[in-house]
Amino acid sequence: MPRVPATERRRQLVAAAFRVIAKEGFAAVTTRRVCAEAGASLASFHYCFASKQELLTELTEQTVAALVEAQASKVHIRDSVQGSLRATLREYWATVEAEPDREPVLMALTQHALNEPTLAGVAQQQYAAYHRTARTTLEIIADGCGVTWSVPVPQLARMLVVVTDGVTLAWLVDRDGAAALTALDAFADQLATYAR
Amino acid sequence: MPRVPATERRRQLVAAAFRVIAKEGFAAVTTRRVCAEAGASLASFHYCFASKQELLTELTEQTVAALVEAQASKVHIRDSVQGSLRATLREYWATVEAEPDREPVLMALTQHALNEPTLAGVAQQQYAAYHRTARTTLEIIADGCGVTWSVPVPQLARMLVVVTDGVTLAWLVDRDGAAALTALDAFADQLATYAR
DNA sequence: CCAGGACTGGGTCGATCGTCCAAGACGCTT
DNA sequence: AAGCGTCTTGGACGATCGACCCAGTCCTGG
Repeated sequence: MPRVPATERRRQLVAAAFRVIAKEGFAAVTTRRVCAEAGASLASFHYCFASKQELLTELTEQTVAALVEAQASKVHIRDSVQGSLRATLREYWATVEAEPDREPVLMALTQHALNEPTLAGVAQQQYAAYHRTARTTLEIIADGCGVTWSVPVPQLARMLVVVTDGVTLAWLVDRDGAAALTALDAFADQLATYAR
Repeated sequence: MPRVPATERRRQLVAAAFRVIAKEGFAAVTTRRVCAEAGASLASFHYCFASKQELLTELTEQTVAALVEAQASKVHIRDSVQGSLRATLREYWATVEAEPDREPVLMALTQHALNEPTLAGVAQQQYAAYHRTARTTLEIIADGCGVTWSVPVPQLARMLVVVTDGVTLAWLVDRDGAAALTALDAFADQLATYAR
């Protein structure tokens, strides 16, 4: 077993946990399974993490951060609000399909966070981040296209999150990427009618 | 311990498993925990079920069936398509809030089914049922209001499922019922523009 | 070059998991 | 009342879980 600094080990273990969830589901995340995936010994796990929970918390935060960052600065401005929304949502979908494991893993982590009192805050921060990103996106588009929104931005942001979440969830079940894109386009057109 | 027919015991155990997931999450569903919740002995579990999986499969099927039935014949016809969609979606939301445990449990079961190869079919049947219900709803409304849909009904049905799923998921995290209703109303108005 | 902190290996602990067994108690039929 | 399925009982099995410990090995700074 190669000798590795603890901070690097932590990163390896977090990445390994991600892969385990992606391949075998949340229930498969045991300390032993994660260590095997990372090519580390069981002892190194508790040398790097005080507990399994600590790993899960860090994994959740990192994955959320990665998703938020991946789509944060990906707002596309076209000559119409409708075109901008379409392009931005298509960009979102590109990031989902580019990293097809991230969303399933995030869903599993969210599901777990909802039932774990110690992680309740993490799930809410996750969705707060979603809403923040959605609000920023809407404001950038409104700015870039020289319009205002005819309904409160937070409400529109929630609708945006609802759409992306719902499309993603449906896609997780049937993996129909074409249908997902069609739906996203349609919703983009719908949301564009709120521009004034 | 009262003496009870095996079929009745099965029912009790399935109901108990539902309550356990609702209260403590999917991970808490152990044979012992379920038996304790049902007030049954551990041995009676494997007298009624060949395995834990058998219980989970039956629970999933029953819960999906209950949800589908609960909203199957709840289509409301108003004098406009917009009004009909609003009323129908509000009715949907009423069933969700009337049985606030069902959706969280279903989410957990879906999540589990996605990672369990033996249950992959169950999750897809679950969503097939959703789409069927959505299609029927759309056709009844179109009939009742004397209009047709300007986009294919299956595509509209998917959008309807996306909206209900997305709204529900967001509500699971922040439990903001008012925001959920606002979003549903807005989406109802949007979908109504597809009527012709 | 060497002392001390960083890291690993393997083993062990108690708890809990799903599953199963042998035997007893119940209640309906005859 | 006797017999026979039906159901309950308590305990036990092996496996696996998270967590921990300690002896030993590596590497680096002084």
